Amino acid sequence: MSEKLGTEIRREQIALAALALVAERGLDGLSVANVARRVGIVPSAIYRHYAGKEAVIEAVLRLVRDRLLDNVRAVSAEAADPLDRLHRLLIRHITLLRDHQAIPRIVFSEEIYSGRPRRRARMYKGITAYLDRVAVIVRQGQARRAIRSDLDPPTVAVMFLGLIQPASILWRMSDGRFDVTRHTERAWKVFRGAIETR
Amino acid sequence: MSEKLGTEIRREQIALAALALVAERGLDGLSVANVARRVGIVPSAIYRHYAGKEAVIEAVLRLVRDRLLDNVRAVSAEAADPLDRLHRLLIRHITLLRDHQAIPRIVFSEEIYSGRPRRRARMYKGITAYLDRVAVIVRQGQARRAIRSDLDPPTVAVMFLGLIQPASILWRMSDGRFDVTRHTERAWKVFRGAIETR
DNA sequence: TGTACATCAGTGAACGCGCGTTCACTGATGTAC
DNA sequence: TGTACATCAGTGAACGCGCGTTCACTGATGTAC
Repeated sequence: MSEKLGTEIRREQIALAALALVAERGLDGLSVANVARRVGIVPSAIYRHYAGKEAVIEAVLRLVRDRLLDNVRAVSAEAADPLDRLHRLLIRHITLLRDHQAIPRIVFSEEIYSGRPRRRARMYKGITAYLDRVAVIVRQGQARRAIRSDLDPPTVAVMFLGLIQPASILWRMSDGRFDVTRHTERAWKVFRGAIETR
Repeated sequence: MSEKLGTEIRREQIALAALALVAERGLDGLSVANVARRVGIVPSAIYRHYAGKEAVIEAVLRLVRDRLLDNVRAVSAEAADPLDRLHRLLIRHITLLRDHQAIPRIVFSEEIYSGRPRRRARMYKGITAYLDRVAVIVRQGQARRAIRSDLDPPTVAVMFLGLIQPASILWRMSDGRFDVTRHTERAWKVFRGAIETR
């Protein structure tokens, strides 16, 4: 028998193991058996702590959303200048992608969309929360006359996401050969030139 | 017994049925049994025409790649001005996404990356071929002094992809509520302003 | 400090299910005579 | 035009596999006395 631990500890262990599994092998690799093996317990023991696989996935999505939002909080604490904040957020986002492949794997995964609508709605809510905060930074920049006032903040926020996403996909597809950092730096310069006041 | 047809006809029927299934239900919905049902034959009959599921997936990837490259060919025939070509390509790309959800579903799908490396390499080759052709249009624009000469064409090509991808994901996540066309038009204006000569 | 007991995390066998694939067969189709 | 035959697309039963989930159980842990 494996060591007997409290359910709060196990719940966290299970969520982290699931996140790591998704990072390494994709949502496809996220089976109850795999999570259990990683935690060091038997598959059926998962059901002592979660109602089922769906509940484990929800826990993983919560972790992903929290990490994205933590990044926004962090850059707001680090810098006051809106353009600087965006640049820092970009760098953090890329670091997050490199360290935790789980994030793109989840955001882009089939299972999120073809599965239960509740799951998709949950993820959409997380992404829009993130975009909303980026839009807030854009508005701050407009108020300070650092960002062009004729631009639509939500559009800029989605474009900001567009600086990262294709690069992240190409990185994964190319097995790391595509240089995300170099691309993102170049793209950031073009993007910055497009949004800052002349 | 189902009607007996030549293998060239069946091969095409099977590939198209597989593409449609991916479009509707994602790569998850692509099972040998589902494809067979759609074509109107029995699962084991698929093996008369393809070596296995892997070969069917390869056929689907070929179809997707061809449709992307056809778009580039089409806009090059329609317009001479490079910026106009890019704008038309953008519109066509969005139309392709709306009509054939299979494309984003395949490009973003887990199975492509977590599965066999050969599959991933094939898709990467298709995407880079597309990006290369976009870069060629960018260079044409630079030669005509319509696009800023200090920009790196491959970077611009990836950024071009970035105009579409996040929007397409948000569209799917939001169940169609996110207005892709409106966003893309606005983003295009910002993008165009960033790359065209002042 | 020592004992009896309740709690509940972990176990392992079992389930039904859909999957990709195989294989001996069937019988419709097209060709050769 | 009619018949015999070869070809080969389609069939259906069977396989092993991993999946998520259930359930009666076991036994370690912490508490009450």
